[in-house]
Amino acid sequence: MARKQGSHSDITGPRVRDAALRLIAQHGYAAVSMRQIAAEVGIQAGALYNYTPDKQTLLFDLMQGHMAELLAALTAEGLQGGAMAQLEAFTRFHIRFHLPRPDQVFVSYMELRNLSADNFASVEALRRQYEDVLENILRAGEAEGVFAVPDTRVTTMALIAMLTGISNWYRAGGRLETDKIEAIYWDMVRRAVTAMAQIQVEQGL
Amino acid sequence: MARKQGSHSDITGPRVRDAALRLIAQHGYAAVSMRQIAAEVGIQAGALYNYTPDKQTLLFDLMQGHMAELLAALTAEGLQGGAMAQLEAFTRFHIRFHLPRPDQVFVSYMELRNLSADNFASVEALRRQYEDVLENILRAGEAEGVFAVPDTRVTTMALIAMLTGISNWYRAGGRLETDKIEAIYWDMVRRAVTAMAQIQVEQGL
DNA sequence: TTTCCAAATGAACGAGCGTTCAGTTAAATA
DNA sequence: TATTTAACTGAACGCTCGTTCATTTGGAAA
Repeated sequence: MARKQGSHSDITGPRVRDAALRLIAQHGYAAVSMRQIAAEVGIQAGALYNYTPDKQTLLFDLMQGHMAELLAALTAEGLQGGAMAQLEAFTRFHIRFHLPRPDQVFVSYMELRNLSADNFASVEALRRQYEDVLENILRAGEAEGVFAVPDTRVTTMALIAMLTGISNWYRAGGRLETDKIEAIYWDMVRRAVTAMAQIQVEQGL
Repeated sequence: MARKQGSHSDITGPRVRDAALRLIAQHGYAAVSMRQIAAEVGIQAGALYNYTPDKQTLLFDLMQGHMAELLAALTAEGLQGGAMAQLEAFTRFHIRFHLPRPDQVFVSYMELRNLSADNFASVEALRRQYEDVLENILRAGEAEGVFAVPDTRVTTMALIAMLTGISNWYRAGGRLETDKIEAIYWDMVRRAVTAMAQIQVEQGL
């Protein structure tokens, strides 16, 4: 028996990546075997090698793919307006993009150490690119006088950690809807970086 | 050859845990073998079983131990005063405790999924205990009127994620000293939760 | 209807895994 | 000094690992 009915590369390829993503998110890269992934897809382990040269590349493709999607979506967002408006757009974008992708987030933040040196460098460069967008918004806001942050880089990392941390507790269908979560986090982000004079303006003081 | 000079349970036991912690932090629980840990200590793999019944328990002891130390240290801190003072103390404590323990932090937050169901429940209970301390401070602050947070639980998770995220970029001997980091993060935490009327008071408005 | 070949199978490779245990060694005890 | 025993060795157990490859299958092209 080989090549079952309706079986094609176009179908099996994505199914391999989906199964790998789900299993790696659940158990971790090192703990998941190629045979487990194959079983999830319904094929033999050997057949996986029609879709990836090796296990390491499979992981890399998942992470690289996620970061590429993230950056493309951010670019498509086309942040406009003043720094405050851009920060709000960035914050809401980050939440909206990450909430429906818990497995990608998990894998992308937990499996970095399982990437080869070269692959790590590639993914890290993309991550840095994303962080830099936020950092540039913060710098612009300082120049405008609407933000007051003691250390732009540290604040960048703090905000991203805070936002990405949502994945630690958010469950689809839970107590809070996406809109509400966006509002809560945007409120915290805004207060954490806003210059006091700006708050006074907003409060009509 | 067996039992080398000066070799004792009191010495080897901690060395096993140290080696396991370092290796697991670096490569992940599933990717580290008992033979690697043993080699790091300078003994054979079989001798490890004088110090742990199995690999799973070794991981559990590391994580349980970390959380127990954390809670004991927090209790020793003896948070006092109003909610604002307590929040500052908690924030600074969290940073001071975690910064010198990057490996423990890494393992405790990354290897949860590799715990057995029972062990996970135990560690999770301790983590929840720690989170609840912060959550109670936030509630107290709301009662006092010094904090204004739209959702106490969400804010708790957001602040802890932000603070714990320091481990993602902090390197000992880096650009910033602990004191400076404490100050930066306390500033963000304070601004993120402080009621506006309170800010006005602080600003002398 | 025949040919072709992409997409599978399934067996095999050497290696490493967690764990056990009979035997060995040397520090502590008597 | 003789005895005891905690600490460790080294080999072995049955498995699973990632990966390779000759072979088989069946849908698509001729």
